[in-house]
Amino acid sequence: MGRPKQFDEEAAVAQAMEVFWTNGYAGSSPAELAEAAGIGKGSLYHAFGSKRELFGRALELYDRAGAAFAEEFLAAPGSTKERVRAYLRLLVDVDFDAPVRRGCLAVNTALELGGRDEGATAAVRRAVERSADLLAARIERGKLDGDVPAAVDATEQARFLMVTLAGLRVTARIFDRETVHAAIDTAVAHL
Amino acid sequence: MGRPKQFDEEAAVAQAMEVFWTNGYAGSSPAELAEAAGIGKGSLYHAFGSKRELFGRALELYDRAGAAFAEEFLAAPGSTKERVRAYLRLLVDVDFDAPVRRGCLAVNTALELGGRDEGATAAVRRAVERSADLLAARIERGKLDGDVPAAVDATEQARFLMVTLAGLRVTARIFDRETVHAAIDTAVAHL
DNA sequence: GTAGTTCTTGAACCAGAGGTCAAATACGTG
DNA sequence: CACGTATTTGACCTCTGGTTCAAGAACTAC
Repeated sequence: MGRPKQFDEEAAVAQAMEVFWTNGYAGSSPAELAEAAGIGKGSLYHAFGSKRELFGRALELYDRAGAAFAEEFLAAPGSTKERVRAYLRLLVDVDFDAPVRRGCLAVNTALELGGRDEGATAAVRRAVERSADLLAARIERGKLDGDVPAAVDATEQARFLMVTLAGLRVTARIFDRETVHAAIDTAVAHL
Repeated sequence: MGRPKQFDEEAAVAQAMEVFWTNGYAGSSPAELAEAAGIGKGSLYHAFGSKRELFGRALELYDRAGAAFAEEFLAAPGSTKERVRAYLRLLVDVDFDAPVRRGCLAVNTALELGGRDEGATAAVRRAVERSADLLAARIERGKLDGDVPAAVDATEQARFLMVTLAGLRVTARIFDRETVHAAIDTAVAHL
């Protein structure tokens, strides 16, 4: 039945994610997206319907991949404070080491589409909540490990860390690595 | 000499600032900018040269106005913690009360142009540093007032507050007022 | 009034955006 | 092999963006 798909849809979404991440939603043209995926514009529209829907898929992928990574990274050996500090540093360092500073797709999207596009807003909110939950779980574990004072409100701290993380991503776009690292140290000192 | 200007240049910049603030740099068309300023497109180009130059003027105005406001607000009576908390709350509340959530022009610009446009990046950096200096000065005063422990590093805390503020601006785009207020309380608790 | 200068304006320009479509292509089935 | 179906493609369409420009309008100096 019918001609078989000549490309992997998930791979195309992954490529699209890179483009959106680098250039933003409005800044990514169908032509670029199609070229990055190695297919024609027509195929892209046939497979995904619209640029907006493709973006939705890209956001979803970003969320899943990010959460999987965070879960694994936070579980590695070390104290809570050490792990959280390493996590924050890694995220900004990846950006500093990259050829082009693109920040975080979720943060970028929050600013570009937050409040204007209901679906995108909700998707970003879900992604942030998911990461906050992972951090909260890690802090709770820290309490069991005797790492973190029992009086600490894990959820509150986790949410605040997500706010801080967003701020770090923004700051990393305009300041240098040392400045951002210093801010991270201040942030985790409070834990 | 020649026909007199029929509009106030500074007022036009102020209107442009509003448009850029609401729609972003790329999202603001010359047509919109001209209409907001109440002049023709040609006049706009005659007076400002290009969209980019007009944006530079708008950023400059935003910086000046923001710094003037912060200076006055932080100097009002109250403890350091109270004033800083009120400052952060005011900034996000203005956004929540506005018909459309537009965040902070400096943060928006950091994300949209940071790393891509050298001039814009530097302008935002200057604006952030200026605000950080005002906060640091307020914290130093707090030390004199006996408000803030003498051991606190005012510069470090001020920089961290700016990171937090950026994060709050991002968060305010996707979460509700209560969530953001809670984050502010967590932030100032550390002071 | 004429000249010279500066400002204003809408029309016009080109490039690129987002999206559609008819034709061509590759499969399974009878 | 003919046929129905699903996919691919680049040409094509319309709309808007950022910018330029020629013409006119308002002023000063002579």
